Amino acid sequence: MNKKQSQNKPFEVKEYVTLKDIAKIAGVSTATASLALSGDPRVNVKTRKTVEEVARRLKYVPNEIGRSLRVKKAETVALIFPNTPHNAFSHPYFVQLLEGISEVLVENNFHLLLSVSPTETDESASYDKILRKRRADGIILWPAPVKDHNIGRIIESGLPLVYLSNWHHDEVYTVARDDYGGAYLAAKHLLKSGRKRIVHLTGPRAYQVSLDRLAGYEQALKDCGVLFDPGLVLEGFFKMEGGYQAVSRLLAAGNRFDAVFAANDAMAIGAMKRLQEAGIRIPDDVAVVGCDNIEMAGLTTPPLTTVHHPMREIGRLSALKLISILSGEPVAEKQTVVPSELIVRASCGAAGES
Amino acid sequence: MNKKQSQNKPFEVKEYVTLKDIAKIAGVSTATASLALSGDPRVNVKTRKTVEEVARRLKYVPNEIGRSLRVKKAETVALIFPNTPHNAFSHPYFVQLLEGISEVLVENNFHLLLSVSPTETDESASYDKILRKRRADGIILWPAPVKDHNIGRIIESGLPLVYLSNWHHDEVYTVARDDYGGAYLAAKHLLKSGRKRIVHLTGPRAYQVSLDRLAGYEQALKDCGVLFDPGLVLEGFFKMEGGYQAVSRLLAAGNRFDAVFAANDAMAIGAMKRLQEAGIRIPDDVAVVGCDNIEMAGLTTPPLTTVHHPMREIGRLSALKLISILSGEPVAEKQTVVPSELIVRASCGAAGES
DNA sequence: ATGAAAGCGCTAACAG
DNA sequence: CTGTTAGCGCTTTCAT
Repeated sequence: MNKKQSQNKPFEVKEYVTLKDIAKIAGVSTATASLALSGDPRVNVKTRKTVEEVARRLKYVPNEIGRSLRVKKAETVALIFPNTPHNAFSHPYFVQLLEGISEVLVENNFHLLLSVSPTETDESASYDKILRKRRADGIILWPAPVKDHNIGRIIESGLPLVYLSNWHHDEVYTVARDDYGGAYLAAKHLLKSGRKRIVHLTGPRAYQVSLDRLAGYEQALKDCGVLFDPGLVLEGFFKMEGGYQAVSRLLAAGNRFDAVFAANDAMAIGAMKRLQEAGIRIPDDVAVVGCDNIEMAGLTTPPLTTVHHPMREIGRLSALKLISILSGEPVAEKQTVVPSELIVRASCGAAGES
Repeated sequence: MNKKQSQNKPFEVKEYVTLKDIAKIAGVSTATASLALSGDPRVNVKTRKTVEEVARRLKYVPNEIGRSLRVKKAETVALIFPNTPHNAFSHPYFVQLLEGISEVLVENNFHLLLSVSPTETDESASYDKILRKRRADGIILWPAPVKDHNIGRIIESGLPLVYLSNWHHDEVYTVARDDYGGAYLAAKHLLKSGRKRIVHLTGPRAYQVSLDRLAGYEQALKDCGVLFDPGLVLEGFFKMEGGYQAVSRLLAAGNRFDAVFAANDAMAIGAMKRLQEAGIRIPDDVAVVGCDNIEMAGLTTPPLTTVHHPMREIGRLSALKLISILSGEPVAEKQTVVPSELIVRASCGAAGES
């Protein structure tokens, strides 16, 4: 220590054993040591054993930063979330998605860099910065709420990317849940069981998911020959409150309906609450179906029929796809849409189970 | 390209603008360029402007891997979760904690490496590997379910660490929620409002949290001069089912009680369900209190009184503490316990609000 | 005020 | 089969 140290010094960097140390002690060059530890067949079995033994004895752990610099790979994938109120941590899918991604990355010895961009949203090149910094080799990108020109930019740049929604351009790798199909399933199920006047509670129209679910709903009506009534479509902002109030308005207006299909479970639960307060029986008088399959959906009275999106699977698929891209393996399909599933419970009146 | 490329080649590494490029174009040495970009006062204002201008024009983004190797810092914090059934993603606190940590790290220009160790749990040195690999400068560690000797090991190693629970050794930096205090608050509140025979539903005894909440409950009884009755303590495994069945057993045994304090909301909700099925009124006949303040707790009928732990704040504090440690700043308190708060709702019969 | 040079830890081309 | 050498991109003495 030839340097004066203040009392509160930064965490003292410990001396780590390096490849050079191993090489010296094993009596070989660093090159040989490197090859030996990577199991290269060119190196003599005996020297390999020696090197391995020394490494073990000294508890050698390779410095991945050094390695990264050399091989120009970070062996890291970044998951990027534009942190807007509806999209970030509070999102019901976030955790499941993360779980799926994390599983696959661990299996493949990749690290996961989690990046929530709160202030950066308006900064033009923000998304790809993490790549330009060489901190990650590729990114998995959660869709921004509005059509974000940053996404266009990063896509043009050709950086390795998997986008977690649909994108209008064929060259982009995507893995998306099927919002349209899920809504179609739900509405179709209600129609098949004899409901005619089905209310649809949407989220904010700025979100693609709102539009897709609305479209699925409309298509189901059309396919069943039921006329679309704009008076039955209300915006509930994805909140319980919103569902509650939407039903209030319908009741106040004396609008007749025999089912409610909400674009998420929170609104469905709010709607159920209001209906029950009005003495309307579920599902006898009005059937209710939600979307998301949140935990609470199975615990309401009656239990809520809902659309399930396999977000963990979507996480797994997106991570696998990105790893394939990074390693140059052929990717089976550039755009993947993962089908949704209707979880039929009692609230829609056509349940086998509860 | 003097190298033969196979058809499915790994993602082609693009050429990035390096400091050398900037230096060359600006007509200075890399040393000067580096100093200029870091705003070092030694460099002439005019040359600094020139360098900055060139960097901007070429959209230069520093390669952090190169920087890391040189300064021996990753500017990254790892959050490590032992991935056991109860502890990982499914944990109600996980997301809030993550949010708090993420906020602080972004504010301080740190990256977040998320590490869920599923298979590594038994591998002795696994926790500190991420540091020895130099991928992160310090870690925030979620407590393992059982007393894990790995924790002891990493602590001894002196690596920068913030542990998210209490630890018996003074030298360890910790930020923990107050499970004991929260349980004490809850039980005390029930006692103050006249309840005498309070059932306590615990989680598995292997978890420290179960023991702490039980201890808080016992202490409250003692302080109020109520005799502890072991017959009123049942294990519910943190599941709704567990709460439901525990109450069933109590009813079947004809055991009298006027309150239930469950060590988490899920069990409390299960208990409520069973009580209501038996025609027992909440809170008139039996008061119910939970722990965790999960979203659903506010939506039950009646709404559930529960203990709230400010996990986001705990996340923020732990990140701040780790950053302080890493930068050598003095840390106000090595061990921080964040107080809990009782959220009084209707289920305990002493509510001001609903 | 600036440049030359060394080197962080690792891998890979090339010699021997 | 193994060693020499070069260099990834950056920061930081040490000269000038």
